[in-house]
Amino acid sequence: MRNQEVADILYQIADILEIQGEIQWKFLAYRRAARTIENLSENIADVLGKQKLPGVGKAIEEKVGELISTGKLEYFEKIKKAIPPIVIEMTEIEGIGPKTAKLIYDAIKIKSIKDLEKAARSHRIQRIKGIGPKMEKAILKGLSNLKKPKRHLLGVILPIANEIYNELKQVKEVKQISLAGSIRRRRETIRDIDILVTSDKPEKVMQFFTTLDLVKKVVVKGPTKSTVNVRSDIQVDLRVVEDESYGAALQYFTGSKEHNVPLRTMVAQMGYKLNEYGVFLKETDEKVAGKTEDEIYKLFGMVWIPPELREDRGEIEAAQANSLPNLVELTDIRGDLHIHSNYSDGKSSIEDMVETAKKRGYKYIAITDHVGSVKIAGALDETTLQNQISHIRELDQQEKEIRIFAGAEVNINLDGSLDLSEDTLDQLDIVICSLHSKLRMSRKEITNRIINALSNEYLTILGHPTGRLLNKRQPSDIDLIAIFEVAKEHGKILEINAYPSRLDLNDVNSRTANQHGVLLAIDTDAHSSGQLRFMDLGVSVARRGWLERNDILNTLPLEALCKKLRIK
DNA sequence: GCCGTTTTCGGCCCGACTGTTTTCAGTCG
Ligand SMILES: Nc1nc2c(ncn2[C@H]2C[C@H](O)[C@@H](COP(=O)(O)OP(=O)(O)OP(=O)(O)O)O2)c(=O)[nH]1
Ligand SMILES: [Mg+2]
Ligand SMILES: [Mg+2]
Ligand SMILES: [Zn+2]
Repeated sequence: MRNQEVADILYQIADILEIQGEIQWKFLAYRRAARTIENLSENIADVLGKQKLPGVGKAIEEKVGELISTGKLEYFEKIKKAIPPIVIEMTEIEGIGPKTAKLIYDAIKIKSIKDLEKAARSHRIQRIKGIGPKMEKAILKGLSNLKKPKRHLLGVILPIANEIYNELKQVKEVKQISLAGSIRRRRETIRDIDILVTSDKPEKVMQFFTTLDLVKKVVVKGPTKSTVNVRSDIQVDLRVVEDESYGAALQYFTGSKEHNVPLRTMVAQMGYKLNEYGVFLKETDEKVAGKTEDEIYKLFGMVWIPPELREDRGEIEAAQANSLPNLVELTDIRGDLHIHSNYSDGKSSIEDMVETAKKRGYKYIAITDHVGSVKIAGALDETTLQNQISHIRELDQQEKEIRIFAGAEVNINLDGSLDLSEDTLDQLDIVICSLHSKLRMSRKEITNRIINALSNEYLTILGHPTGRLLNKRQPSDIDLIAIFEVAKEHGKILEINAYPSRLDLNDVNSRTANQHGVLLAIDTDAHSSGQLRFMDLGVSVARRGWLERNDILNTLPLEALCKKLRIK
């Protein structure tokens, strides 16, 4: 059983317990354990009971053990009978939580969405004690977008967020402003746009915000906090505080929640209180900090923590020990080694790519079009690739500022061999190898397939290693630890593919790869010159994976890179 | 249900906004 499947069952148990009115510590414990398991690079079956897993104690360990050995959990089968799925789904509607869902279920025993819709239309919901017409209306409206995907790609949300940010920045009552929440932490997917503003006239700012042209609906509006929906139901949260509280509010609103809770717990143990307005002495309520994030973290013996690390993954302890990594930055990147041109399915010519790369200050790029017998993405045949290689060598001769490598993205065959002749492979500088077929092989088979590929002397970089597509396709079921070990053994590079829907390896797996001594390359997989800008997203993944400049292949200067990859 | 340089039992972050409230619980951030 896969980690995500185990985690999903624990999340469902938590939801059921919450609706049943169980004390919050119990269902929160299930969520904590689920989060640990879904963020594991190792397969849960390989580490359960052998390694300390935060939030997994005796009771949950036993249940997970049963789940992975039998594929079923008696306890879960039993409790889920009490609550039909629709009751849990209902809580996805804005304003409906576990208590309301339970209230409705107890009053009228709905079993499906249809039941719920009928009850709402015939006004049987608003007659339930404790519920009124507003709730009933919210349910009717909310039912239609129940099953829609709720998280957006960072790459899609960022431009919209910046647009709103820039509009608010113009307002004269706005003093300081920052994007916050998961956007500031650069999570791979984003549920909503969180913005923090400081001002002496919060009402003015809120009035402006809630009447922006792109606002479709005002969900909540208060003097310090408002929520609106824009465009196709993207939620935007605005928080307004006084200038004196900017640091505290930014710390709060950047999160994550999982970071804030243990931080506040620690602060409380030291005799203080931390909220979005500042740090206060518990005894006297005297304010002692809050203007900047830096002074808050310092006050409690920490160095400032980069937002990308604020996920409760050991950053608080590391900040106390002053052992946070010196994170890689976009400006450290010297080149891009995975690029498609109009020889295959790319939109831009090699020449255009070179020009844009030079503007970005790169010292090298590799053109890596698809090649091979599997006819995907306008794959080149070998003869065309040969022509392309000559073309690239010619261009490279003329270029002084930038080195252009000849490369290809080669399919990994079912047995792990490469779908290109040795003769041609031998002429390439950069060989990206990736899976493009049969991504659903068994864990054992696909792991061996990749290990075989990694053992091939011609492979330079393993491209988008897990094959996941955000909101579309689960990662392949791979023993990543085994992959990392083999990559390390053969000195192979693993990719952080920066394409917005891939971001593969992801943050936690990049971190684990690095801990196993594997070098990573951040590649955009650009299909047009404009897409070279995706590098920013890849760097964010690396930063969230605690990676430093030296952990990334393409921060190397040209000469060092050539030496490392034995390119003449 | 989990966890421990105060603890093996007693805590577990802290605050804003709304609807249906007659004094605040529920939901959300
Ligand atoms: N202290 C504290 N802070 C919270 C809590 N819930 C949310 N926050 C803070 C931290 C979050 O990063 C921030 C924004 O909340 P969001 O619900 O928008 O979450 P976030 O942006 O982190 O992720 P998402 O929107 O799901 O992509 O508010 C909470 O329960 N306690
Ligand atoms: Mg958010
Ligand atoms: Mg939010
Ligand atoms: Zn590609």
